[in-house]
Amino acid sequence: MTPEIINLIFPNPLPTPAEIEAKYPARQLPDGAKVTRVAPSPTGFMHIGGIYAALLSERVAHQSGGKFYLRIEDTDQKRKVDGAVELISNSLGRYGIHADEGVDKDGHDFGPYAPYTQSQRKEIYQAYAKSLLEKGMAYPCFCAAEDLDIMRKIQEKTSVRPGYYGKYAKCRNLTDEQVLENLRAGKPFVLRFKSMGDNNKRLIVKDLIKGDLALPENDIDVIIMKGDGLPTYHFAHAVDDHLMGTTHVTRGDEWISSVPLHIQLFVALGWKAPKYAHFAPLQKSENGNKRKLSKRHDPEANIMYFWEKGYPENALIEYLLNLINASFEDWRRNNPDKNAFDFPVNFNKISNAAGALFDFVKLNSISKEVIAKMSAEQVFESVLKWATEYNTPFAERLKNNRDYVIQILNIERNIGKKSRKDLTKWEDVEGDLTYFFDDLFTTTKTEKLAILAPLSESDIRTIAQEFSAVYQPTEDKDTWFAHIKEIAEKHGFATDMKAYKENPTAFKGNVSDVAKVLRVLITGRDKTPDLYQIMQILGVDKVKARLSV
RNA sequence: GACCCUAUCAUCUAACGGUUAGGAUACGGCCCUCUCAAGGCCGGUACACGGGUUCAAAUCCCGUUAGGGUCGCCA
Repeated sequence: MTPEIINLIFPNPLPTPAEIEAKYPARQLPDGAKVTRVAPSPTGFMHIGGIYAALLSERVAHQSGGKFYLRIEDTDQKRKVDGAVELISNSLGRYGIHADEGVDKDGHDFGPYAPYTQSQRKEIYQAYAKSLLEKGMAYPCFCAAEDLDIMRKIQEKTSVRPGYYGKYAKCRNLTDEQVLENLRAGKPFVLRFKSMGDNNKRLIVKDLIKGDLALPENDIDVIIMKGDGLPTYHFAHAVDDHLMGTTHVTRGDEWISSVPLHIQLFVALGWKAPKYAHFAPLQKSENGNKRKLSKRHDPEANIMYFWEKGYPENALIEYLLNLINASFEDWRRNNPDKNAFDFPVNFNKISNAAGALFDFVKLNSISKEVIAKMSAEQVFESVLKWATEYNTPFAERLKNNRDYVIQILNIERNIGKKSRKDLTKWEDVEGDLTYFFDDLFTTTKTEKLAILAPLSESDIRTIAQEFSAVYQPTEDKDTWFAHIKEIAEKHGFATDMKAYKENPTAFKGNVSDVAKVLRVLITGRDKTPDLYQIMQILGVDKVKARLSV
């Protein structure tokens, strides 16, 4: 390329690569420190896979004493959405995934390698594109998108490998005169990388997760700079990850086939390529097949789904950690009280399988464990925070009944292994509270009698009245239960389960049927947590009122 | 179509040439028990298939099959 051509392509002054390198010197980090990044596109959609990737990268970096940063990949201006950066930043923050450098929720840069938003790095990419042009490793291409479509169709029809390479790379061999002519005519153009690769040769790439990969060399003259002057992903990846000192690139395995190209780019630019770690994306089971969790079809692909349902952030983190390294659950068993972020994530232990199915059953189980370990106060605060955003009337009720609700949440809580595990997400809480509030307690007498069938209404009334007469709110649990037993015995219910089981017809029922009468009258349900505690919290007046039928 | 990756219980996975193929979740049973949940104990279920190599294969090699991915001026 003649200087004249290059000046026509880049008429404005650009920094030289040397100037850029001087501005962004290499990092000074201890041996073994890894530098990773998460590099989402601001599309306004936060995929759960993005959290997975960020978590993995962040852990790997920080556990090695390195750096983790956030880069916004917005080179596709068409897909850019307002508020997307804020969403990304908030999402990461919510899960405790903190970047050392990058962009905050307002889009402000922080860190020595700023700007971290690709659209603001245009000059940098152009400077390197220009140097490639000067070295004869890139060239302008004037093929229109429609021409390329036609070419691709012909290639498909004739069963030729599609792409801009070899004899199909028409603009690769344009003479300087032809290029000048096109440029002077103002023809739109892109910049292509002049590939020296041979598709028949294999490149062995060491992937930290997948192991050795034998990939065909890249021989396609990919576009490195688009018509709008912004780089494509591939070129931006090479430039940014070099300048920002990324040592380990963790990304989805859909990028594997681009690795030869990327390595070529690093070589062409005279840089050392980072180490790659390609992980399989989260999958979804459908009709017996697995497929990638899809933004369009699967609500749970959107991280907001978990916010709406009220899954504790910790639960999701623990679940994802469990997918990253299955040894997490052993670690958790041995370290029940440690922060999940203390778990040592290990590249070598990442499954290299086809991709894990996102499993709600497992998530729920983990979530129950996480919530069971929290104090009633912590649960209350979390539920309140959730409700404030997703259920305002409920939030009001919580605020007005703080101590009362905490007492309720404290039933069978903090008793070690045997703690209640019936809450999987904050959304569940409201339904469990209904019978503690008179205005929400709407079970009718008919409904209660139906649950209690076949016991007669007069039997029910007798049991309720007799219990009501002896119930003392100050009594301890044993006394409380002794009352129930007395009533049971008096009316022909078994108090000894073994006796009842041996000869059920000799009794009207057993003591649990008597308790059930009280339970249903007081709560409208036949399944509740500890009735004694419920009565304690409800208070003697409410208890007796509900028992008077 | 070409190329790449992958293949162990229902699910996530352990195993790195020699194990009664282990764990967790889910499921079933029993115990405990005022119901439920929890907890305790017990249980069933897996090396995709076919060839090799080897004294020995889930593990190594080849093929088949199945699944996933890539082949854009999207990332």
